[in-house]
Amino acid sequence: MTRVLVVEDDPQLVRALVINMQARRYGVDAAPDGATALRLAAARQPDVVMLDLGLPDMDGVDVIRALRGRTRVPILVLSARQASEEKAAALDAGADDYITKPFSMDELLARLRAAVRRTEDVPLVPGTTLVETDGFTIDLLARKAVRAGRDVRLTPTEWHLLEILVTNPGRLVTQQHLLREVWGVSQRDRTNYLRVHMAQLRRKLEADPSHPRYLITEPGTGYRFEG
Amino acid sequence: MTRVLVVEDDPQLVRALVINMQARRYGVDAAPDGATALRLAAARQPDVVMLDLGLPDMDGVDVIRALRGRTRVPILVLSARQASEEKAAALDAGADDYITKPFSMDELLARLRAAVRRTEDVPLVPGTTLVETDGFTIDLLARKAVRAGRDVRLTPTEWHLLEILVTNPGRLVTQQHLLREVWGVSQRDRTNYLRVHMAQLRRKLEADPSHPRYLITEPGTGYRFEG
DNA sequence: CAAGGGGGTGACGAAGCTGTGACCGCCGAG
DNA sequence: CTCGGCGGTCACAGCTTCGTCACCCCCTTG
Repeated sequence: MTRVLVVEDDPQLVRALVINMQARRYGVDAAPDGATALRLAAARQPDVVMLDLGLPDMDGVDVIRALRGRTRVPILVLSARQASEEKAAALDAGADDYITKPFSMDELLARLRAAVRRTEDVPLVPGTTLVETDGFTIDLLARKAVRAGRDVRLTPTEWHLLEILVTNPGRLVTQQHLLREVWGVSQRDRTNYLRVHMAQLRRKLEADPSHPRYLITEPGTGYRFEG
Repeated sequence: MTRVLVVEDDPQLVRALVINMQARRYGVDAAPDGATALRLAAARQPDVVMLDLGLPDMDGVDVIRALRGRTRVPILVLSARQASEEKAAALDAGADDYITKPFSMDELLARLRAAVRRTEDVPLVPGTTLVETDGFTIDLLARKAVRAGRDVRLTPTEWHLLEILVTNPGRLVTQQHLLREVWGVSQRDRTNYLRVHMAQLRRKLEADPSHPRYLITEPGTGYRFEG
């Protein structure tokens, strides 16, 4: 069943959406504000987020950024604002679609189907929970890193970075991708974040941090984990 | 460079789109009707298709279906029709977005960026990810080159060049095409870029760089990868 | 309130990448 | 044969990017 998270503060509209989507066999959660939305997004792992930009507690674009910092779930924005700058800001923050109110339920559902269809095409990589190298061991499930028999403490940012690299063994991961996944930014001019935190990771995991064996730099493009 | 195929029969609108997109460094092809669009989509392998539903020769939804039969390239529909049934039909046929005329250029470009961004994360071509020769192996997905068991380090420019040649095995790729793709220039007087970087590629990949076996020069016209 | 950790910022030397021009060899035309 | 066009090779300078460090702010904790 496809799970949808509806983020909307107008209870009447929520009701209409929930009824229509449940009738089409979607599983629906609803959040009336940004804080609840972020919590529910983490807890329920929805397949799509439907987000009203006019929330009582947070700016809608900030909600998009916060979501994009953690997940790639499709985000459909609902908004009464028609200005093209608003649309561009939301889309560039990471939204997948922007629908202006009032909208027809048919159109909304069609756009929802289109968003879901896109993610279905992408087969998820079957997850191995344990990643071992000669130098260290990463347990993705337990969220634990061990090096030379000792537990290594990793900060949330470090872990997030490492997780992405390690789940794509041997593959080059672009700077852009890492920035979007970990920091939710799409700007190319923040690669210093990457440099600093990659250095930190190497210091904690590599035997010789200045000559890394597992966390490899690909100049100008990104990083790569070699298993 | 991101390649966009514009399918639109109104020459004035085509002109406006082409100017705006070229200014933002997109590579643009244009087709005035459905038949041309399908031909160009096959020939040029665009990264995005921008499709007007009101074409002189075919129904727009049929064009979407025909495209979807061959490729998963993002399709942005432009249309003067506002009816939600039209939108639902186009989206369900496989379109990724539906924009009603008149639209603002800002919004269009933002939706274009959103569509392109989605595909960047998901490297397509799941089938032909590995290119092998007697001398070396190229893994397009992992972005990795191996020769004689050793990883070969390629710079972004070298990789870009190689990728284009390797994805057109046996085919001649013109100097103009390579220059446009890698450097975004259309001048023919910059072939020295090609010479230098092709030499570099041969040095890294060929057993005997001065007598290349895989990266072949076609004097006066371009280069060719022989598999 | 102080201490400490996490994370962003800016500076700086080092390393890597890329365009440029000089030079050479090849080859066909005159 | 000479010449000119084309392509390959090389060294180098300028720029960009990288790793590292010191420093700051902010938040949490006690």
